Amino acid sequence: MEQQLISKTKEAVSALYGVELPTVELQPTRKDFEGDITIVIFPMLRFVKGNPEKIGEAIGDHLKGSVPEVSGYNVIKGFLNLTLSDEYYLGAFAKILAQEEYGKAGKKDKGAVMVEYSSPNTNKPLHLGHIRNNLLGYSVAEILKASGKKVYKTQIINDRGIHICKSMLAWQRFGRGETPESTGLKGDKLVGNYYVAFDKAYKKEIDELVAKGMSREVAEQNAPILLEAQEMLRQWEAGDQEVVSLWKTMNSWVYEGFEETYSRLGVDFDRLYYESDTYLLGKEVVEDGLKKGVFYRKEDGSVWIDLTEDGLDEKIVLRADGTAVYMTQDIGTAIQRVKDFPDINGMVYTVGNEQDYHFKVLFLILKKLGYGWADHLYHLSYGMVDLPEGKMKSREGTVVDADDLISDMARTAEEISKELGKLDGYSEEEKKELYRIIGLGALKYFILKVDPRKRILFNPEESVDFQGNTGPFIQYTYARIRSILRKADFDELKLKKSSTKFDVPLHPKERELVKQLLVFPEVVQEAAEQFSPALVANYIYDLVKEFNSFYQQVSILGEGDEQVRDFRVYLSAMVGKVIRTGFGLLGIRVPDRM
RNA sequence: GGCCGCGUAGUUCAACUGGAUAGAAUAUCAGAUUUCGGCUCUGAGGGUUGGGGGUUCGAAUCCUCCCGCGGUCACCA
Repeated sequence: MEQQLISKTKEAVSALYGVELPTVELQPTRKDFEGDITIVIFPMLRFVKGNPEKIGEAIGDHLKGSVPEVSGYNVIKGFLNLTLSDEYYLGAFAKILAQEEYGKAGKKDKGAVMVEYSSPNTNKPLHLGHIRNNLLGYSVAEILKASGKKVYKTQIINDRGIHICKSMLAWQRFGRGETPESTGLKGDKLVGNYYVAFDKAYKKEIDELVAKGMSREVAEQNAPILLEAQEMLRQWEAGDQEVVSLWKTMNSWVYEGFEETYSRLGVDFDRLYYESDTYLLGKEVVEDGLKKGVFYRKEDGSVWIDLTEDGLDEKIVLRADGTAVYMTQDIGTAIQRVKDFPDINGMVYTVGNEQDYHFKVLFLILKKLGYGWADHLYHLSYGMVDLPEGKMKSREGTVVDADDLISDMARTAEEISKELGKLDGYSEEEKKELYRIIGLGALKYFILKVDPRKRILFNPEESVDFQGNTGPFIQYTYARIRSILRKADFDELKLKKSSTKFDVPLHPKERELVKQLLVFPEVVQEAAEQFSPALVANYIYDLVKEFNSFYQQVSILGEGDEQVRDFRVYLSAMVGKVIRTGFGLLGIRVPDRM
């Protein structure tokens, strides 16, 4: 439709003024004006001399005559508002109905995209920050899929280094013999506790040394427990059997714990990468780059890259002792991934914005190394999540644990539902399941509806509200639609096979709804290009608002013409379907009834 | 200090990437309904888009200078 309008407009201008326009700007007409599609005349003034209103009139007249779907027009200032016919909307709606998976692109791109998210350390349980990370990454992966791309979901697990040795050491000292089974704790929690225990012991030792007259700085570097941890790391790197075996055991506890949290959150991965597997790979690449002259070696043996010409600094890529740094690993991991999945031609890294600089450098290095896919790397950078009580600080123990938060959300959902009497008449089991769906939906929606770059102030109470721009409100609307469909005895299969032709007078509200439905695929495409679930979330909310306003003014199942009733039921069904798909892209479940 | 990001109703967020009178929700206030000061409807107020300057038919959006908040400037990850 749009293409046709554009070419017809060009044709009109060419016929009327003898000028070829390079582009025509179309946009949906704003709510408070009459019309459906607006052509902006102003940009044409550079090519066509004259009064914008007159030009608009002339083009409008031409379009009305030559495009059957255009049923009317009006011109306000430099805006030509076109009104499309009811037949057009009814026809478009029938087409939507016939599509199996509306909103998802049928065509598939050749290449694949790898989306990395979560990527935790193995010494601490997941927290609220990881939740935002996971939700964003998962949702972006789903949106990319829907836009027609092949997607691999992955994470890099930081299982190597001094931090895990600290937990291991503390376990040996304070908890030898303890296991998740014996303590009844989730594995990640157990290991996290040892990490805290280590820190406590470490601080105590420092204080003791300081009391004996040592300076704090020296004490921090020479506390016996720290030296022991460093020794343990050396043993690990040397492949000491006992250390490696303990490392394996404790990591496996953590993985089990993480797995549980992921499954509660509803996220998953196609392929895992471990730093312990990939940290050596980057070193080869660096050696190679050294030969090519991308990097250079300093006198002490460390290897660097000079990015001052690109407006950045010099950056180290290999230590003087030849060991890998963070950057080395990331270079290696990226290359390994493309080796493993040769169809990858782009990657998305979901990592907090405190690492903006790191990724800028990483991408530039990969580009300088000459990898073609380096042009399609994207750092999905996001801001912190704050709570009303204040900032999260791991040092002060104010981190919000992911598992706790998920449980809390269900509990809040329970309290609010009870207060509102929303779920009376369900069995205990049904209720429990619903609280989970609502609580999690509230959490996810609240976080995803916000532009990733911005900081979030997360307010659990507010997010579970059944009113306003919240997950539960949308879930509730969905449940109501399902209820309407049940009462109408409507069957989803009917929708799939529908080749129904409608010929009913369109209520303005119905027009609005159909219009809204029509743009859904574009929204998905746009969200994929911008890596922004927020776009989808806000679209769904608008749709729901539109539906509610429709629902309020027109009775869907009420008396009246059977055709009209049918159309409204189909329309409601389609709205429900789009909500479900849209929420699916956000990883949010919708309940059948609530 | 250099670099990066952010700043929009009291609050939480939008604004189709330069378009029309900057929109929702929530909170507040006023009505309606009501055996609750609860729930549900209806309506209203609420904005110098942090500030100044610039670019053009047109700026929350682009350029520039200030102000504020955050991040980052490790042979940590």
